[in-house]
Amino acid sequence: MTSRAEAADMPYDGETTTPDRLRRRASRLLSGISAQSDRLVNEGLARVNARKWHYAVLASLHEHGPGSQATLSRRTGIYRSDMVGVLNELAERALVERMPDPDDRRRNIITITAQGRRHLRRLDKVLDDLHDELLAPLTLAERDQFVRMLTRLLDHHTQQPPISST
Amino acid sequence: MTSRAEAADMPYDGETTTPDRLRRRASRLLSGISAQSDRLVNEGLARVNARKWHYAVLASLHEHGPGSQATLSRRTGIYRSDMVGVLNELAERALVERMPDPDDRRRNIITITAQGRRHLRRLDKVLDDLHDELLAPLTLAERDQFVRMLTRLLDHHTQQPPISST
DNA sequence: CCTATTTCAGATTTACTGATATGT
DNA sequence: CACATATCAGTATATCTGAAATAG
Repeated sequence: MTSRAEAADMPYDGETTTPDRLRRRASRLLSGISAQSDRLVNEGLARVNARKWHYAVLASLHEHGPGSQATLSRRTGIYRSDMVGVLNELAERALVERMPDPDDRRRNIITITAQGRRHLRRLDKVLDDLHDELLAPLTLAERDQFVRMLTRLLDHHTQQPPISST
Repeated sequence: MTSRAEAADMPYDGETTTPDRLRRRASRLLSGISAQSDRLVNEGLARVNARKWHYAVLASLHEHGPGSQATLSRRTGIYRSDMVGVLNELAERALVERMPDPDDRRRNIITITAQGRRHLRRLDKVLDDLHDELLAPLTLAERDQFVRMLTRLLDHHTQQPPISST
């Protein structure tokens, strides 16, 4: 059936077309795996009453220190407009503290609390496990390679391409 | 500032924590790149008046032959309920034909038309270019490796994990 | 005057659910 | 009666836009 080459059904015959191109398209693979990864992470974090943005904010505060909401927004990729809600949730749980910046009274300075640090440590463990699950089919060396490739790709696409003269 | 090691701010000190863990988390990298990839593909296809589901359906019809809407749904990953709309768009443009299955009158049989095949050929070229752009930072060998890893990951996560006895 | 920050209120998109009518 | 199919209507969520209030 599949091996029959009817002119009407196989217009690509003679061309060097990869079979299974649907399944091999990097864009499709990426969105599939990204979806799986999201599910995995969301469910895993939900089990400990957290969400991925919580982790992003706490990790950013831990690694780069306190900052305004706008700063955190840039560091984590959370929309400036959605930052409010995330910080409300974190502040409710006493994981961060929000206080006005005396130097610039438009700003709030967000700091991580001791409890926030404890929580972050826990989330890091949870995420380590989830990533083990996500990357299970790859050897440790491959995971490393994989992450490096992803990093190169993302770096390449996040520095804005120059605007053409037209 | 960042180099100061205050007990309060650096509770991870002494532990072997990778710095920059936010940027290295595969889940974050994946969702970032997947987003870029989606943007790229969506915009690229929009320029030729197509959408990614169009491509998925046409490619599936070309590679695996005609099928019912439910079959196509399974082959492409499009939700059964969303299939209708996609096929309406494709049928409007005369890229596919929808006819009742005489053997099972619940079904429609969808076939690709000559024009659909021409369109598919065009979309394939467009997508090849877009993927060149997407994977630009990687060598050809690396792209191959990358796609293979993605495939293994997706395969691993799409065969449903066995249900635990609890 | 123009720009930046926080916040709110809502548009848009996409995946997904549920129900119905029809047929096997 | 249990199940599959095509279709429609609607939920749920996440990304993203726009604008107001306040301040630099």
